[in-house]
Amino acid sequence: MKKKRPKFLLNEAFRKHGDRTFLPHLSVDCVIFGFHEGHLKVLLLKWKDGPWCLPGGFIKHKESIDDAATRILKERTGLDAIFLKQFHAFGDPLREKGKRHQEGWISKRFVTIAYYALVDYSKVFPQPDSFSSECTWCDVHAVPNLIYDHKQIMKVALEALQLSLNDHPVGYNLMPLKFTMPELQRLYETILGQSLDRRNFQKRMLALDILVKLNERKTGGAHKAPFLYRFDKKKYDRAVKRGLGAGF
Amino acid sequence: MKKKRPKFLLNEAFRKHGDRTFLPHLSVDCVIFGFHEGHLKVLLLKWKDGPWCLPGGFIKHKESIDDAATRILKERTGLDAIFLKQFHAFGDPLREKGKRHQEGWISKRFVTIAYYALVDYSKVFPQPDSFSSECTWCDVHAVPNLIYDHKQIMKVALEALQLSLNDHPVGYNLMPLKFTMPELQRLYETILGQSLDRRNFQKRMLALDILVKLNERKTGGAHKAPFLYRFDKKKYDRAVKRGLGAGF
DNA sequence: TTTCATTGTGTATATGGTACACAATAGTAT
DNA sequence: ATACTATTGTGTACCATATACACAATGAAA
Repeated sequence: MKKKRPKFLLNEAFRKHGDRTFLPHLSVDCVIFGFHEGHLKVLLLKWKDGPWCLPGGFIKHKESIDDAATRILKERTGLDAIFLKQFHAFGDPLREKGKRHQEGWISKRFVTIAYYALVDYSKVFPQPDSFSSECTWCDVHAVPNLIYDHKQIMKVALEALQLSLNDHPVGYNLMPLKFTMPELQRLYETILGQSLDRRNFQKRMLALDILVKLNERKTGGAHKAPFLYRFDKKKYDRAVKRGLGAGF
Repeated sequence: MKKKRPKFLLNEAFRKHGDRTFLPHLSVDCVIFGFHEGHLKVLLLKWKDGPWCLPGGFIKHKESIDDAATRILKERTGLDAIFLKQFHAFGDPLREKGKRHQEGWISKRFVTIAYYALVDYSKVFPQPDSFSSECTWCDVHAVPNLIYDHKQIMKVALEALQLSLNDHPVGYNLMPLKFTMPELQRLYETILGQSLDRRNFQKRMLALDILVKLNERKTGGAHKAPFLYRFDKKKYDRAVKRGLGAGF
């Protein structure tokens, strides 16, 4: 189950000579979004005896930055083939204010290329990396102080995600296979930070023609049992590609 | 008028030891859009005895990437305080296929952070850099082969610009102070690559409430003299900030 | 003076978004 | 068992916006 990590990640040589493996001055950070019990979550790491931060890593000398992000995401979550989108590069020379004094390449200034990911919460088993003692989900609206500019990165990621709702359907990567309309609505509401009209939301989603209504209802709740839906993957993918075509 | 460039840019030492000044493995490329005689243009450089490319440069050790982009833009166009937006980082390890064999830091792999800029064509006086023999405008739809992945970068820039039309007004940075409605429409049409209905376009633009209709007409054309408009800068800026609020 | 391409303008229609109310139901409390 | 309560399912009237479309006026050129 658990793969042994390469030694250099664990010892002093990494801090001093990581640039034999990785590009200097460049890092990748991931804002990994999940959705659970009606709340939007992000995956955070806690450094040993240190602050919280976003999961991140470095780019190997012969690796593309997209591949680096995919690799980092897989290491933390065990998932591959999930939705991953580069949204901004952060390159203020003072962004790592308060960086601990260290030696070698790692002590230098880093420009970070940030991605956000949308994953199915229930399929993720958070794995701390070798610098970290914890890796856990945290409610988007109750994030502790993060190291450096990571809170800013999170904020920009959320704004990018919000904007993307107008161009692309969202949900396939965040919801379980079957879900109810209220659950999907809750997802949109937490991403947007505002409540939406129940009936209009449903009309709008159905108009996208990417949902299939099932003949099952979700029982167990304390109230009237809502119908279950699933995404029509083919139509969903087509909608992602061509966009939702608002505006010009 | 012409400032003397630092020597290291011109001699061999730059190729070998530029990393004393600049971050290794990182570059910035700019897709500079202008608009002239009804055509959307990009500013291109031609290497001495070499191919065409986008204006680009490197990031100084204590400089933010935004500042680097601003500096590069100013060097090529003489303009500052113009619209500049980071839109993507390109980091495929093979993106610089066909790179000439050289020594030192410059021979290494580069990840490039790309910006697009919107500038007033008439205010720009293109300046080649020290590697280049020419710096000229080129019609977006008649771009020659470009080095590396620069054509791809341009394509992504144009797509980003197209998308941004739905969220933000465009034109203040691309049009002269006074302009006619058909001219503005032509700008939108060339960015989008499609023609728009004259009357609906006008209604839509006026509905944005960012234009001021002047009591002048543009004479000299071979036909009925169209009215001139200008942007209401305050309202324009407000619209840029809050977005055009389509969708959610 | 005629011609012609272009500009200025308004209306009817379709589409999509918003606001809103009442009956049905699945568990919970008694 | 019964009543209760929060929630779901559904449809319509209204408003805003987008689209399609036609004709008179104008300024230069022939």
